[in-house]
Amino acid sequence: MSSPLYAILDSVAAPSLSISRVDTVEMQVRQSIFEGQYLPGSPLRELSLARELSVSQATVREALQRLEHSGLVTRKANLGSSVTRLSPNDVRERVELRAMLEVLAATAAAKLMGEPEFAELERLLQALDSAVESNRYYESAQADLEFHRYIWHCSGNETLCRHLELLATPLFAFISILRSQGLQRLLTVVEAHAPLIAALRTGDSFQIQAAFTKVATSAYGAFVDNGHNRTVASAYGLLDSARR
Amino acid sequence: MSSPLYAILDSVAAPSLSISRVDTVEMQVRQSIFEGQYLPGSPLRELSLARELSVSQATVREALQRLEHSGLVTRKANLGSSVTRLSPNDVRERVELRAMLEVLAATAAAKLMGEPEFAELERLLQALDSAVESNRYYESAQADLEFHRYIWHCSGNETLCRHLELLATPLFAFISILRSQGLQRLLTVVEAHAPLIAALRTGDSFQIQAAFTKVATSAYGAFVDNGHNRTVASAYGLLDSARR
DNA sequence: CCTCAAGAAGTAATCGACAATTTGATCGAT
DNA sequence: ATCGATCAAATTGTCGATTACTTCTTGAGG
Repeated sequence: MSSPLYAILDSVAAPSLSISRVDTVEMQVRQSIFEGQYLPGSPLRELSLARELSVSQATVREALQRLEHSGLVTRKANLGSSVTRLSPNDVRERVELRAMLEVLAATAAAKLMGEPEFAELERLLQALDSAVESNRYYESAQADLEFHRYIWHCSGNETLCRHLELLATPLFAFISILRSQGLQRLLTVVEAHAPLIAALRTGDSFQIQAAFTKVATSAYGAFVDNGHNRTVASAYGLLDSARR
Repeated sequence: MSSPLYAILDSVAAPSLSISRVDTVEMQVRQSIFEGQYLPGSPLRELSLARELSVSQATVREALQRLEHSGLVTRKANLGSSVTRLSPNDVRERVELRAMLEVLAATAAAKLMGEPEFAELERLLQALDSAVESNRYYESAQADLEFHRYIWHCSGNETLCRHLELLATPLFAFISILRSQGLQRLLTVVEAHAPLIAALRTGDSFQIQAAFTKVATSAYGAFVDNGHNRTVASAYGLLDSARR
């Protein structure tokens, strides 16, 4: 009926799980960005990547377009792509909006979550913990994202999920890059997430708002413009301080 | 220095205004969708479009990918693209979130707008008026979008702009399609927008919230699930009532 | 020495052809 | 007659090559 590889998985409707080359390239470049292999601002040449990854230019091109969509890559017509360099202002706007929407999602999720959902959340936190233990930037950021994603998902609001994904992905990438460059500690992440579960368990809107706003803001607090109009990250060229 | 076509426009830094074929195809397909030429759910074959528009498959492919990003087209791996068919639930989520974010943007904009900005807004409203007069669905929807876009822009928050764009585009397309099928009147649009300017002029948060929430909600009110779990549009197959 | 006009090199944009995948039809076995 | 395997047609996915654009270099003229 379907490809032999997925014969076992074929239940009623085969969801077409095939992993295309574009998928692969997208993941590889994405991972490289999170790991700080390509730093913000550095160019991503279509043909170079194509040769490097043994695929055609068209494949790379499509992968880059997807990464542009998720905010990790900036493309300019006829000029090429580069790893997105967020401006401090962009970071601030993203953090603010993300905090707002995540509070929205978390409040809705709290009303729908039961013990099994909380258990899953604890499991995800544990996964995050072990990723942090082994000091892997990419896996840590990924596990962190998974944790939040699950809460978003529990809100039952797909639109909210999509936009939180778009808002948060570059922020998580940014944090991951900072860590890869040794500009931020990885240790405090896990203990910072426990209060989120606690707040969700209470179901109290105000506590949820306080907890999520704090977490969403704190990780970036040191890098968002705090009056000095200069940040650690922009000093290292990871943020775009020139634009606009 | 540059292409002779833009010789006159070349000031100091040429902002690369070149319109690529992908741009053209994107606009053409987009317009066709807004005009109801391709109804929600109908397939968009890469090679057919390529032959039709006299470009290569790759060009069409990239245009479709962009349209997917903006929410107008739904693409499934190995299965092809089709005009997005929003579910009533998706419409509800989008309208709700859009209302919320637009209130946010409008409130911020009101603080920054002066008389020249209000004048521009009046001008855009007039443009919308004349588009409605001539009963052109695409131009009307476009002018309507431009009006709101300008307010978003005046908030000074680019992140907010981007996400409002993503949220609203499919909604505007949907309304435009309804009109093209004679399922909704075009007349009331202009007079509905005047209170928005008035509310912005007061600068009062509460009035802005009331005015914008009303406008954002009203146009879709008749089509969003109101307890009957059935809508005019889904009866005509323009909404996806089966999914999920 | 400066300005501006070709030209060269590098890169993105586009193309046409081929490979891989999915879907639906055909046909035989139970 | 129903179920299952096999094939055919349609469509997407990928490729290599060509074209167009941008930038940097070079050199002639002022």
